[in-house]
Amino acid sequence: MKKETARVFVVDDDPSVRKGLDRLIRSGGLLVETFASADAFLEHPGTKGPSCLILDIKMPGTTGIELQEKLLSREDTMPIIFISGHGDIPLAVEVIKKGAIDFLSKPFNDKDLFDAIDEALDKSKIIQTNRADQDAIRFHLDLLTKRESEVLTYVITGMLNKQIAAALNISEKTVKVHRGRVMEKMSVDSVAELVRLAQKINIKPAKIHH
Amino acid sequence: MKKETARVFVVDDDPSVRKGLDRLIRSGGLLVETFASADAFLEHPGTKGPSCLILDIKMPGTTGIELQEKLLSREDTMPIIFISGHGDIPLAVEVIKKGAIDFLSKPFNDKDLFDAIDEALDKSKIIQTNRADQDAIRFHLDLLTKRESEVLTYVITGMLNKQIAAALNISEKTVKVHRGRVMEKMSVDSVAELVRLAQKINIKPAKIHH
DNA sequence: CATCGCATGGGACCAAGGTCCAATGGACGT
DNA sequence: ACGTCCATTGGACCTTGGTCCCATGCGATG
Repeated sequence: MKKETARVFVVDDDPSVRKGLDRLIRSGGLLVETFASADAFLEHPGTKGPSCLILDIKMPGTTGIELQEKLLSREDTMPIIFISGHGDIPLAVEVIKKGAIDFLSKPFNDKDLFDAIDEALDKSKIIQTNRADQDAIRFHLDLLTKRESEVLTYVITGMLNKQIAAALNISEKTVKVHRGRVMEKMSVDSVAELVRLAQKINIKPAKIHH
Repeated sequence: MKKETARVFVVDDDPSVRKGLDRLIRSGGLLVETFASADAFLEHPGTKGPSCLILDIKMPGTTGIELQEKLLSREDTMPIIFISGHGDIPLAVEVIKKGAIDFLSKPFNDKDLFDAIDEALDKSKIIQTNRADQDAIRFHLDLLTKRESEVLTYVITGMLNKQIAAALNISEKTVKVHRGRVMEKMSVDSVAELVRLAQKINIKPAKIHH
């Protein structure tokens, strides 16, 4: 696969901070894009390779905290490094608990920033890999019909075909057909693989009737 | 099951802080035990019900940070609420990233403390449930012989008996015997359940030879 | 050395999974 | 109304899984 250069986004309302961070991070061999506001960043299209966001807490308009919330709610999982002018422990605790990588108080030294960026980009790679895996699974999952999905939830409980048939009030024969299509459409050839796929995208097994 | 009363441990070198927290938390209907040092706490035997630890950062001898490290390394997952005299953001960030529930600066108000305790005890319950599940699985796992464990790792990849036989250079018949014993000893009656158990205790599937 | 646990398998047999081919009927859209 | 997708089912047939009983050989332990 092609190696994508990592990309760092900077959101800060202070032009001098943007300029300083841009030069500093560029000197570390990374691509940088700066934004003067959270809203400007939100309009920016998603990126492909590993990336992270350096975000000022306090800004006019949408604050850094609010931007984090918005990204979380839109399931954008870009790792965030917060920077702030005045230290505020409860705030730091809050954002870290919501998944931020670090919370740096200005002025911070370059090493702390680069350490945080390294960690953020590592995390970004992991997230993107997981995301790609899940997308692939969901793609296959979308090929299933309603009934097939239903049968899937029973199959991953380990129920026998005859038990599934009884639960759905259909013949065992029909279950076999659905089951076969599920295996084919999901591109697996064992129940074990199917169970693992289902776990990765959090498909809950149907309730069991022993 | 019997409902255990939640238990809160307090570790602080300042007697007046211990006394104050003890009275305060008791008034909330919780059991409290206080310790004057990290080492004293470490000698304390484990507890059964949900519990959490309120821990002073700065103490003579073993510090709160060090205690957190020790608990992590001994896989004790009791949720920790840190309290500290002087705010230190990097420190707060560090302990939160290591899993602490909160980081409160003295003086803190009672509500913040009780909120943190509630969250910590909720987390404790979840951890203990997971731990109990895993212990039960490991108990069964310990019943397996070397060979049976080996077969297990192949079974959960979804390999056919004949493929497993080829991989282990034994007859398909023998694989069936081992496999049967695995299912019996693990108390499952389907590969799907077996795969789920294996995931919960992080058993990696054997490499696949299609 | 006798016993026990473990790994190894053969024979026989049945249950369950999986796959052909073929068919019917309902729902939905063009 | 016609075609398409979907759910449903049967028959035939083969492969796999699972379970009896039985047997051998090896290493550890008493």
